[in-house]
Amino acid sequence: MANAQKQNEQQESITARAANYGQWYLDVIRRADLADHSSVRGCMVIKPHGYAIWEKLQRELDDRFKATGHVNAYFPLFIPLSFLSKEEQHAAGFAKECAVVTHHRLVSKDGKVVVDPESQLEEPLIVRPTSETIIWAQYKNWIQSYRDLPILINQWANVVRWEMRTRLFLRTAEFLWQEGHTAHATEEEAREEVVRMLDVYADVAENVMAVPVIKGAKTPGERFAGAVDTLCIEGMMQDGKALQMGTSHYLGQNFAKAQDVQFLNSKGELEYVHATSWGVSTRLIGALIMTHSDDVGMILPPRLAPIHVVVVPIYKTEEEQKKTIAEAHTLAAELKSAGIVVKVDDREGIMPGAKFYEWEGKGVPLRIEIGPKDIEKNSLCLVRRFVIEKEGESEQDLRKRRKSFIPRAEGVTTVKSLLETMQSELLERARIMSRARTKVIDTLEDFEKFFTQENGGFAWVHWAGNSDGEDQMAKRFETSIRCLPFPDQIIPEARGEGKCILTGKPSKQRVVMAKAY
RNA sequence: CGGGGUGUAGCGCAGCCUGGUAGCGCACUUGAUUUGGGAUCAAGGAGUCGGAGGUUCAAAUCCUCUCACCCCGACCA
Repeated sequence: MANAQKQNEQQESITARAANYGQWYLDVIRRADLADHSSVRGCMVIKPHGYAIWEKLQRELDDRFKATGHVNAYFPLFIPLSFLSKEEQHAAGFAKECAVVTHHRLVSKDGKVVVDPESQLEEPLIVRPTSETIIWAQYKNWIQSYRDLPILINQWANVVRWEMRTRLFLRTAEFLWQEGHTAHATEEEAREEVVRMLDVYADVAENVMAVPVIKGAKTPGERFAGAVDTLCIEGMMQDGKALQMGTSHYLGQNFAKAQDVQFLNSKGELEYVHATSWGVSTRLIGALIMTHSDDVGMILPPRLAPIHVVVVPIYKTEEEQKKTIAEAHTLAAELKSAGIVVKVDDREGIMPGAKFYEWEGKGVPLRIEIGPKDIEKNSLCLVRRFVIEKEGESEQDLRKRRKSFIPRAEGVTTVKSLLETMQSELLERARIMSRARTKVIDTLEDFEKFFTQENGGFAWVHWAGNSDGEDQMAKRFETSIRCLPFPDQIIPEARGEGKCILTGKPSKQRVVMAKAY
């Protein structure tokens, strides 16, 4: 009775919080034990569980980078101010959010540690907000001939952007990421690289993270500072807002010209190098949380779950305890030898229900309960973290549907195939949610209704406006053009030509508009 | 940078209006009974109330200053 009551209270409070997405989001992070606010402004502590997910994501990305011919390297954290001055446009894009190192020594004064005014640096150092500048200063020395190209390098690093407002994972002052920086002899080759890496990101988003994305190009106003073209993948979070999950830039010859990086082509002529850069960050963990989580906590796609299966022994007597725990470890060993990561939760003095909630909150995809009855019947009780919800289904039915009993002998094969099923079902589940909030819209009235009276989401609208028009839309509806989707990304009902939603001018294709993080 | 809010035990909070020397829930420790969806009872440990100054016989409470964080906005490759 008391339990049921407590549970209800908790459920209610979380559901109430769901109205305020920020609170719900923080709650999931707390339950899943992913990260903490740090005492350092805008910075985040990534806790072991959160970091374990990031490591798996890193691995998936890194494997693909290697498979497409890239290698890893590392460049300095500090950028001399003068380096940035060479690339005005690029530098201006980051000017407002740079951490600057001006001194190199501390001294004790009146019992306090203060910056030694005597130690001022002749030239301030910028803590990298991104590494184009410092990397291209180096590439200059590496490139003389077309034979030195292409350079296909990736860096795993931290960067600092002094953002006005921060949110755990989604926008922190310091964050972890990878940044690819490549140099090519021709525009064609560079542009191919940009598309190739965007495809890698989309592949990881959908097939590893189970987050559906739209691939497209940014409008000039939304482009990376200094880029000729910015491609992106955009995901839809459960509140209908868009999240930019990765970008891939064609930088043209801008950086080569700024740093004077020329090479001799096969005809013996001097040419400027064509550049690309592409990156994804710990923001992806935020995307993962916001796309899949429910009121209980995190839901992890099996491919990113640090633990695939948790085994919970259930017992009354001491004898049963011994038996079920022994059986739990036997099963765990079998699963482990099949490459499945298993955790046996044999902690004493904690009720099974408490364990269930704890591991569900952390997002573990599968649970196996082992009790005396299961041993007797020679069967296993499998409980999935999620199933695709049916309309009008009660909590109770949902819970029932998540549970299944299988013969003990089929344990390993069933778990293996179930994990694969869940991986694809999670993507399908996210697709269903995203589709439900995607709408083709032709008038400003419907557009306004979609974002005020209805829940909002992705609006496919015809667009022939300019950046002034984008500003107007942003002011009026708090929406922005997330991307100009690639032709193969356009949903069937959004194909064809039409008239711009704002100006009424003829438009060749629709763009995706949404509120965004 | 503007608006709002919060700092009290590891976490979440009450107490502040109306000043009298700190409390609740969770967590933790010990013991007993429990264990198929968040256990119960009993006993216990833990806080210089964000910091500094002021008013007062007396400050978590009132006043001044300050710091930090959170939320909303502006900003956001």
